[in-house]
Amino acid sequence: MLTTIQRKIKLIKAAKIRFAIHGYETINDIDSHFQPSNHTCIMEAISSNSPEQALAALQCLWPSASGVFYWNTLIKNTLLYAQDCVKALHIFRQMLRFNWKPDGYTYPYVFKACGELKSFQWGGCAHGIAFRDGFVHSNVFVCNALIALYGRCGVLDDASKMFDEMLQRGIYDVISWNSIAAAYLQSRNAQKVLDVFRLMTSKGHIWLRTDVVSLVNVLPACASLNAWSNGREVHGYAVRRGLVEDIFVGNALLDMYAKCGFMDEAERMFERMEIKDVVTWNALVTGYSQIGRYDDALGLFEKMREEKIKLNVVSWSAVIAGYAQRGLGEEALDVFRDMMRDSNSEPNVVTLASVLSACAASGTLYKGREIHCYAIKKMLNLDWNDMEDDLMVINGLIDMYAKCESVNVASRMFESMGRTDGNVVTWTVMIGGHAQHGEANDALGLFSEMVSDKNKLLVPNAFTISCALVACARLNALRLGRQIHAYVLRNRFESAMLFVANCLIDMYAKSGDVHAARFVFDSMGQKNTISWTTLMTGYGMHGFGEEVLQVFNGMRKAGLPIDGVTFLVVLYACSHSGLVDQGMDYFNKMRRDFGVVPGAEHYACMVDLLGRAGRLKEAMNLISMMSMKPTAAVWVALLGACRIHANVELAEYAASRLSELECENDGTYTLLSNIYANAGRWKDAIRIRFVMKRKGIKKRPGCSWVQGKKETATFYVGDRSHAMSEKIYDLLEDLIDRIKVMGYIPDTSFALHDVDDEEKGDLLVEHSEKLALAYGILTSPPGLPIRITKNLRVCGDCHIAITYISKIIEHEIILRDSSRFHHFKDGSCSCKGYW
DNA sequence: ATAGGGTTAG
Repeated sequence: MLTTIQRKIKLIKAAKIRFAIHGYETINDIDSHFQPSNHTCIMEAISSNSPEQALAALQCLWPSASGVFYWNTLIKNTLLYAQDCVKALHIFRQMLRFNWKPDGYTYPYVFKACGELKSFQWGGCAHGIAFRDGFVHSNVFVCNALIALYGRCGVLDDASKMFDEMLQRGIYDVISWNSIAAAYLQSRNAQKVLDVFRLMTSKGHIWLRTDVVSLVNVLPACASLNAWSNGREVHGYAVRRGLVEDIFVGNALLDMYAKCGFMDEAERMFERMEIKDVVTWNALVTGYSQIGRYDDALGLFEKMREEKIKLNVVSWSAVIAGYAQRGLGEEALDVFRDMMRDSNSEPNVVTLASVLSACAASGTLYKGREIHCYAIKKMLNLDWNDMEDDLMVINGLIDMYAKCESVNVASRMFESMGRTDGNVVTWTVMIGGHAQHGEANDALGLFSEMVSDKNKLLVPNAFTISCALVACARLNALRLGRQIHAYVLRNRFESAMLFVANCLIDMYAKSGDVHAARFVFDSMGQKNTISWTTLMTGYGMHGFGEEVLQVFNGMRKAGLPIDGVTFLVVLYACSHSGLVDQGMDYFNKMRRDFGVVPGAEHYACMVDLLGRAGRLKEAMNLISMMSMKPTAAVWVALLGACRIHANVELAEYAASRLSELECENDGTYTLLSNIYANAGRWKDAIRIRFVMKRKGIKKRPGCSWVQGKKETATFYVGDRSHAMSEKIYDLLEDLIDRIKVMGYIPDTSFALHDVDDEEKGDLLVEHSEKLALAYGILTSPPGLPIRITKNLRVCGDCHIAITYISKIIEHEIILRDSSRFHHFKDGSCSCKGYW
């Protein structure tokens, strides 16, 4: 059975053909078929679920000015109700193909569709047609839509040009002003939004009736500039204009107060608002979350669930993100599970980004993979077509894989992307991934590729710089670190300067130049807890215990909060500087005077401190007093002390505790084996080595590197692969001969059973740190310090030999091993035996 | 037109 509309279509088609053949029927004749019942018919088709049918009907109509209304309605419905921008534009194209003339009502919808798609190309074409037909000069609606279009596409130049032309021609209304303000807001130019608002409310434009939308545009701008006083003014203005009852204005005000840190005001707004919606609740929840009042945020979220507020995707995502930012990945994943059970909200990019960050925080690789699959499905979806949104998820994935110990997967994703597909964040997460969980050299390679890109498509931001500095710190790459410092000074990083400066302190300290670290610290306008503790950690690594205690006092005087990490740093410094009594003192004070409860890691530090000083009994006492189960770190500290003080019995005890915890690794086995060897219990030593072999535990090979003229030179034990190998070995032999005369006796026990690694290369001469030193001497100008880094702890024989060598060469030797710094100068080492 | 998101330091 044919429906009415289908019959009509047939009729009209026939009429059209007759018109074409005989030429005697007029357009009006055909149009008359649609009046008035036909009109109802077509309207029905347009608002039905069958736009195809409506389209077919419209194509039969003869183009006429009155018929344009149908097209406009069809385009509008497709856009607003079906929310299908692509189809709306398709209909627009059909309209043009059939020779209809769009009017001043068509273009605003068309531009809106282009805007939603962020399609500058489509928008530009449509603009051209509108211009040709004269709408751009005369029609304020069309022009307003154009401003919004260019705003959405991020082409601010075109948007503001449009706006200026409108002002000049005198064709504008409040919507024009709101649109240009919205455009600035979308491009995150909050200052411009405030300027626009100020101008539109000024005396010169008194007849402009500022409306709700104007306020809702300006308030987020105040929030992002932290311009609370402007925000208050807008509040007053809203009250005077009677717009404050509007729920949008209320929500925007609440959000503004929360973002500016006025939580009291935000709460008052919340209570005063008689009608609340889910946005109202969400704004307050995130307000709490952003200033760290997580419990309040969560409490309010729970209340939302109790009060049966219909949660949306924003509510869920906000809570997931809040947990993830606190490092509580597991909790975030629980909330995500709840969300998946809620049929009202489906995850979007923001949710996925937050969940990925939760996976990264908790190392939940399997969940991350699940999200990866889900994201692929989503991205294949046609209405999920925003490139920037896709990139957000991809960045999250790369970061997640890197943090879940799958740097190679992360790297493969990154490499498969094409160098221009990613944005700054993509590069930053990859650089950070390599720097922290992979090969730090790869991080620096990417960084230099990024800054040397001639097209300057990607400019490093504060995050990128921080990641690069982390890589420098790991590699002891002082020269590159200094270059980055210079880069930082040339390019202001304003708001993020605190973060970057903290990274600089860390980089300088870890690269052996603790004075530069201090210089950065002293020249900082603003410091936080991290700045102070980073500097203290730096001093601690270099054995400057007294300085650490001074800085600690300065930190207290500055009124900064002292937490568990601060004390850990202090105790570590005391331990590496031999300040046993001071260390004990601080340990006792931390709970009593500062209310910081010592954790297992503090006990481990104390065991280390007492153990080094030979006070093993006290160390054992302390362990027995622990209120929690001793962790592996505690027993490792004890084991280390047993090696220094040759206590086999206690070492065996510590080792058996470690074995209970199943925390043995190459380091602990080697320690035990060396303790046995040192005591002459060779059989036991060999037994341990055998156990290692059976369990398949391999020693990491010792490896040292040193900064050459151009690049970093890396040496393994007995390494002869370097181009200068011959010269290196010759020099080393010569040096050893010379220091033997001075009294150096090679400690052969290290040749067989070296301190921390398998470097029992046949000759002590071949140890990696000695090779690195010889290379450093050959390549450094006289007088300049030689900076060596070793992945494990320095070997005892090497330590003695280098101490002697420092007497006869023109360089200070700065050696960083896995435990601390050794500054060798004029025949002595700064570690004074504490290592 | 208002609310949520990815990358950094002890």
